[in-house]
Amino acid sequence: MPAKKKSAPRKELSPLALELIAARFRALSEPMRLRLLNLLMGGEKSVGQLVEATGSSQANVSKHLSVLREAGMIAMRKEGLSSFCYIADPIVNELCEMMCSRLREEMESKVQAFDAGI
Amino acid sequence: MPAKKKSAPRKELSPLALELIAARFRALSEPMRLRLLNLLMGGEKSVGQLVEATGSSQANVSKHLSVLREAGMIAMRKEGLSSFCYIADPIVNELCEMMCSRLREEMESKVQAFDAGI
DNA sequence: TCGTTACGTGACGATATAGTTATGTAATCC
DNA sequence: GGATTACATAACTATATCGTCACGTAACGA
Repeated sequence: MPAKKKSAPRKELSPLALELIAARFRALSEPMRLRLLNLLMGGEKSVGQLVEATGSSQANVSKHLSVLREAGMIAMRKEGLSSFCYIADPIVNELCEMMCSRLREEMESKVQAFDAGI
Repeated sequence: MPAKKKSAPRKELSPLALELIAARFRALSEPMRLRLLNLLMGGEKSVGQLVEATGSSQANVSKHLSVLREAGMIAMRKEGLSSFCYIADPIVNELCEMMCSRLREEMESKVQAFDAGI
C-alpha cells in the first residue's frame, strides 16, 4: 500500500463510533445521574426509593433514569406498581471508581504541593 | 452509633465530588473532543495539525482544546509560534479504550442476536 | 367501578454548549 | 518597524439539556 503522508497513522474512529462513545460519556456527565448510579451500586432500588434518597422530584429522577436506560447503563424490572432499577453494564462501576480514585490522587497531590508551600 | 434505617448504606459521594467527576465525563462527552484525544494518542501535535486533521475551524478546535485542558486531560507546550498539545492524564487512554471495547462487545452481541433471528 | 399509588411523559422556561465570525495577541521574518 | 503566522478569545446564533408543572396511565385495593 502507498505510504502515508506523515507521522503515526493510528486508528481513526468512525463518526458513528465517536458519537456512540460520546453518548455514553454524556450519560455520565451529570451529578444527579452519577448520584443515582452510586445509589444503585448498593443494589437495585425502586424509582420511589431513588426519589426519596435524592430528595429530587419524581419527574426529574424518572427522566434521568430514562437517559441512563437509553445509554444501556441501567435496566428496569417491573414488580406490581413499582419499577426497580439495577445497573446493567458493569463498566459503570469500573468507570466511576477509576474516575473517583484518579480525582482523589489529583487532589492529594495538590494538597501536598500546597503543604510544601509551592 | 445508632442503627441506620435500612438497606446497604454504601459510600455517599459529596456534591463537590459528584460535580468534579461529572465535569471530567462531560469533557469526554463530545465527538470532536474524543476525536482530538484520539489524534493525540498518536503523540503530541500542534493546534494547526489538529485543525488540519479534523477539518474543523481553528476557533472550534482551540475551544475544545481549552475544555480538555481545563479538565486536566491535556496540556500545552509552546514552541515558537506553535502550541503543542499532549495527553496529560493517562486515564484518558484507559477510559476511551474501555468504552470502545465495551461498545464493540455490545454491537457484536447484537449482531449475533440478529444472526440468530431473535 | 372508583380511588389510590407509582411512574412515565409532554410542555415550558432557564441555562449551557457547539460552531461561526470577527478580532486580539505574541512570536517570527523581512 | 511592519507584515505574517499560529493561536486564543469575545460576541453571536442555534440547539440541547436540566428541572418543574401538569397530566396520562397501568397496577393494585376496597
